[in-house]
Amino acid sequence: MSKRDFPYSDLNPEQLDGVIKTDGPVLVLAGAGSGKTRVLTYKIAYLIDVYGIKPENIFATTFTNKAAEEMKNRVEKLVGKNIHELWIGTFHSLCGRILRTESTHIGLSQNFSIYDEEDSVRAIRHVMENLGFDRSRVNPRMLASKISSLKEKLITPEYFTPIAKSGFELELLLPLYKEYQKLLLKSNAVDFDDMIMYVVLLFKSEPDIEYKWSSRFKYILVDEFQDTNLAQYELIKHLSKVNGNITVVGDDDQSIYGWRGAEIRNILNFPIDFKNTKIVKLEKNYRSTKRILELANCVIKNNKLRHEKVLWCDNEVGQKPVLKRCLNEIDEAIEIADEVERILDEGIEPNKLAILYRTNAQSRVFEEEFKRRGIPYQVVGGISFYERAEIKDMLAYLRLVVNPKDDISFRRIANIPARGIGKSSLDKLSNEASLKGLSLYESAKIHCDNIPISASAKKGLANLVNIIEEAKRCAHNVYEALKNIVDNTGYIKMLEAERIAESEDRIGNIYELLSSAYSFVNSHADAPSVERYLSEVSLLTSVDLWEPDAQRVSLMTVHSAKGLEFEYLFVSGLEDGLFPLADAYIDVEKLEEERRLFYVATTRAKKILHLSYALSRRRHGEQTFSLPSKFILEIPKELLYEEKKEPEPQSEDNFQISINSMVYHSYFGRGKVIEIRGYGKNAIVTVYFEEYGIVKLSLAHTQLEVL
DNA sequence: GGTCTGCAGCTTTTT
DNA sequence: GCTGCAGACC
Repeated sequence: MSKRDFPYSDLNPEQLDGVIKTDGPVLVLAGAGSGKTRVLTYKIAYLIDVYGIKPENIFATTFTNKAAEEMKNRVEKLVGKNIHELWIGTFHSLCGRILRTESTHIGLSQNFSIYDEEDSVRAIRHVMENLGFDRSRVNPRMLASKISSLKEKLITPEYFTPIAKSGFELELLLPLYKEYQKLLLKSNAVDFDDMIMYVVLLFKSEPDIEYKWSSRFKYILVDEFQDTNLAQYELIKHLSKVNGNITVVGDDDQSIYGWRGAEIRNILNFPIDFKNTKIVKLEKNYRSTKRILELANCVIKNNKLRHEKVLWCDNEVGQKPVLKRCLNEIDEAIEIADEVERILDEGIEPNKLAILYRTNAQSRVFEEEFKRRGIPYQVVGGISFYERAEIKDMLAYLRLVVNPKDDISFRRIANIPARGIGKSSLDKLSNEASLKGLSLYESAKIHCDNIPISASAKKGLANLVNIIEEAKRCAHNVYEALKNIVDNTGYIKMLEAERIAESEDRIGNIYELLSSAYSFVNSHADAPSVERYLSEVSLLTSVDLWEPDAQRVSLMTVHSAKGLEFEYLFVSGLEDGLFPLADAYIDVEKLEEERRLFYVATTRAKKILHLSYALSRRRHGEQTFSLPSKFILEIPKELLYEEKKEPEPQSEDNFQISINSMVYHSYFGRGKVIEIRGYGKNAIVTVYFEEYGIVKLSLAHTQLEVL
């Protein structure tokens, strides 16, 4: 393709501007549905075709692997040939690639394991035990997330040492963080945050390596820039250092990952950090009807922290969005299922529909109702396939095959299925290992005879070593290796022997994993190794497992729905305390993030939008009462078609306390009610007191005056 | 060393 | 209401 053949006419003037402004820093502020993916794909195609840039010199980040795959396919269509060496993927997968080549500089070998959140919590538990910390007093999960947010800010243990302040940080967090990092390095493993942090630290400390990579990548493109954290931002700064050609695309109104360290300021400060930034604004929406867009605009304009902009469109006016007040969460599921059936009866394909909710736990009621009626559906996210215990066990075996230093994986499966290796044997093995400076697996393999453990435990260890060594022989083919492990461990026999309701499902999952490995072998015929399989599977996102073409209705959280669109969309559970979550009332920033989340939710709809809330809902097994979401009140009445069910008259006593009530307590003073659990005298209310912060009170034992 | 039971924490979102 | 863990018991 020459400059003349490029399909310029596929783009509107602003989009085209975003594409042809190739050099130097470019910030594309792209509203929802304004075609930002289009800008990115055309830009990559333009660079390759018109500028003659080699794909291997382009580095592009997307939010999911699926998005990367789609983008690559679209680029291939545009340029009319297959492209192989394009660097496109999530931050994690791209950093993983860099890390595999540079691993020795970090003290890792190239076959390192990647730990997910569960693995890292296990590792932290183990470290806590070694350090003699009381696990019942401090929650390992909480510590894991503290460590994670330090890493997001590139704060290593060394860097943290002089700045740790509180007793908690000095006596607990810091020593734990140090030991945790040691354990990971010893296990030849990284966690998600390490993958990015290590690459950035390497670039900082080794100018040669920084130069090598940043001269390689002539063009950097970043999608969903509003959701990058500090480490990711630093990464792209380093990568663009030599050539300086960097295009970031994002929408501050869609920044919804602040809780994960995303810095909305990255998008606000970009023109300051990168001199002479060209700014392109995409404000024309191609996705939604006028009415849907107007509704979304009315809510998001209540945010203070944002670039002022108004999305507009030429699309049809469309139908009025519907707001339904339901009695409870079951009623809500029934109402939505009714409407879904009505739509499907018109001959609409199920994959044009989606139900969104704020929390994963809400999916259950919908699943039950859809199952009962035989409506085909798929749940995206939640506990994903690859997080199931039996699957993670199998993956732990595979990891050991590739990485014999992986102690966390070893501990996980040492005695699953049971082979006589209990805690005391494991402790003795661990002693022997640290004495010899070996990993658990290595010392089981080499020094099994020297360890003072029972004959049966020795036999068990020998058996385990055998299983791994045999799988190692076919490590070039993940299917063969996995099949080997499944057969030799007797894992399925173990499940069969359990004879509990879920055993059958779990056996099914093992077979599903086998077939996934089988198709991996087929689709990666050149090198279907265990190593490659693991490096892909470890970095899958929940949306990666979604099948958009399957004829099923999609159920997912609003977070998962980012970047997607559906003709018919249901946004459910729009209640104060749920969406927005109760916590959001504590500070404005959190509330604004919830509002952006609402904006993301509603702008997923192309044609039809249904909003709903329930007057009461069971949460954590208790009935709660709530008011419609604050965001619903921000929508002008005339923009909605409302259907209200009258609440069943019930003995709510004199239940005059509700969410948002201002109350007075003789000790804590003035506060605002942010959550109510249970009802009447038995209710537990959560109050945000002006002076004391959050306090939970039982109405049975406390006097609260409603102001 | 393996199995059972009771209890704690949990449900905000995810790479 | 459920899950996963720790401790007790066999």
